[in-house]
Amino acid sequence: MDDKTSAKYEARAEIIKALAHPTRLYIVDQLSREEKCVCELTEKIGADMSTVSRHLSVLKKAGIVQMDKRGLKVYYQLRVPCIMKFFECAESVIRNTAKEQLDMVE
Amino acid sequence: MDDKTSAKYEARAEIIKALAHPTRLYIVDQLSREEKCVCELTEKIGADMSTVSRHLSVLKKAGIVQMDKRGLKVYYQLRVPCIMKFFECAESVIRNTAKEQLDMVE
DNA sequence: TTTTTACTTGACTATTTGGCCAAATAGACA
DNA sequence: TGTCTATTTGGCCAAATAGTCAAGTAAAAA
Repeated sequence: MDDKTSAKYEARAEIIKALAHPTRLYIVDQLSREEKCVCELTEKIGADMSTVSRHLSVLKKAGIVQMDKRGLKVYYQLRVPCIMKFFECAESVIRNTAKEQLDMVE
Repeated sequence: MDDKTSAKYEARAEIIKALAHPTRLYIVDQLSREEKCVCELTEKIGADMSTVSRHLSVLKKAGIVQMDKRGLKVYYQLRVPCIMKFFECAESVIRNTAKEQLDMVE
């Protein structure tokens, strides 16, 4: 693989890596409904706020979310709506695998 | 987050994690064209065959590819065509970010 | 039957990631 | 001004991941 080609896949992997964590997937799902502040996400997730903040910075660095500070609170918004297609596809992999396993048993 | 909800995001994350590596993205891209044996992939990628085999087993475990042994060779095939949408979306994140950075400079 | 080919797996090391606590920062408000 | 509130960041440890070499397996060829 030449340098240009591998750079292409590295760039893609950076974005996918940013999504590759259950908490971050949950955050993206929440933000796909409407923007949320760190405090709201922290409460829903039930982890340390520092942990949630770290996850948000991973998503931000990848260009998936953007932030907007208003007063004391920082609101995060989804920047790329097509991200939701990832979920649908992941679901179809899960269903596919489950169906195959069922077929093997029956 | 309750157990059922977090199980849902964990299952999704497993699949996305399996894709979150440049070599594995390249493999998926190659397999989206046609099935390939480990030897062909190894040659294209230019890594140790054991490394390529490990990547393939990650993809297989996640249900993204399936294998078919014929003679001495093992052929891997993409099991879920919608995976390609991941790429398109990742590309759009990249373009989006690049455009924004340009706007800031101009 | 032995050897070769194509691949997988075990054992090991190096690196990255995730989580928590505590300290730092930045804006709002008394 | 000081202090409260929301958030980020540094330091640290544990766990997961990626890569390599060497050993193991299974089917084909000699």
